[in-house]
Amino acid sequence: MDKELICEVNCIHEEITNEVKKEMLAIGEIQSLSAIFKAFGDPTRLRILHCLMQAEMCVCDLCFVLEMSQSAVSHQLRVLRNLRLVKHRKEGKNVFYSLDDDHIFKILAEGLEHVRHV
Amino acid sequence: MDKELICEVNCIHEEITNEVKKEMLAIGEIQSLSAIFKAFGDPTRLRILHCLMQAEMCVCDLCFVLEMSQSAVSHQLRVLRNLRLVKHRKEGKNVFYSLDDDHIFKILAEGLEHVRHV
DNA sequence: CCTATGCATGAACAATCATTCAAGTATTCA
DNA sequence: TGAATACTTGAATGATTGTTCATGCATAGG
Repeated sequence: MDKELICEVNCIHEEITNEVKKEMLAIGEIQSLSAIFKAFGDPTRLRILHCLMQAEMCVCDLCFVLEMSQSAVSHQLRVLRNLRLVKHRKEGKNVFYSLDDDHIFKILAEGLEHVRHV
Repeated sequence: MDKELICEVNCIHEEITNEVKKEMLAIGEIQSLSAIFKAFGDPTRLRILHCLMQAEMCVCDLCFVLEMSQSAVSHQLRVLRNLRLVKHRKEGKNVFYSLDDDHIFKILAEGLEHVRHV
């Protein structure tokens, strides 16, 4: 970012901006948080997560329910896995996926609430 | 999507898949929801929203706090506005932005919780 | 062993998106 | 009324990302 181009404003409300600046999130926090929300921001992944809100499921079942190729499902599962949004468990030939923790559930549920009555 | 390419699985757990299929979200719901999360999924927008969690602020103040050009801030604010994640109020030459409703606050807060202790 | 099944992954392409530059509108103040 | 301020917006570009195709790996069953 080029500091020269940054708004050299006269209108700053100092009391507010000072307070807000104190609470600024660390770069790491911002990046983790945006990575998570970005993962939620894809229709396919969202549908996968919504399935997993209801039950632990194997990849095959997900393909069937979502009517998608297993490659596509698997790729998205990897993204979710890397971000620790889902966990997996191997049982014979199958791999079973479920939501990683309760925060994930709550964020999704809160989002659905918002969408449903606005 | 090409139905021919879709996993013709033998391993379906019918009890589970039937239940999950019943609860499937409508296309509209999925799209609204993913649009919202996608908006959260950008570091710049997230920083803007986090500022607005703390106080109503004018565009200039946001530029100052975030050290960004006012064009960039304004563009992101438009995205947030269109999705009704923030609302605005005009006062003289300034436009003041704030979070649109409490769900937005909760989703952000829940996300932060998740990031902070995992 | 050998084959079939369930799943993961690399590469490539198309589409989406954030940022910047430049210009435009609207309000205030002198 | 004219200039300055606060903000918006369109167009262009460069980067990121989702999906597909093709292949690879591991386990189960015969």
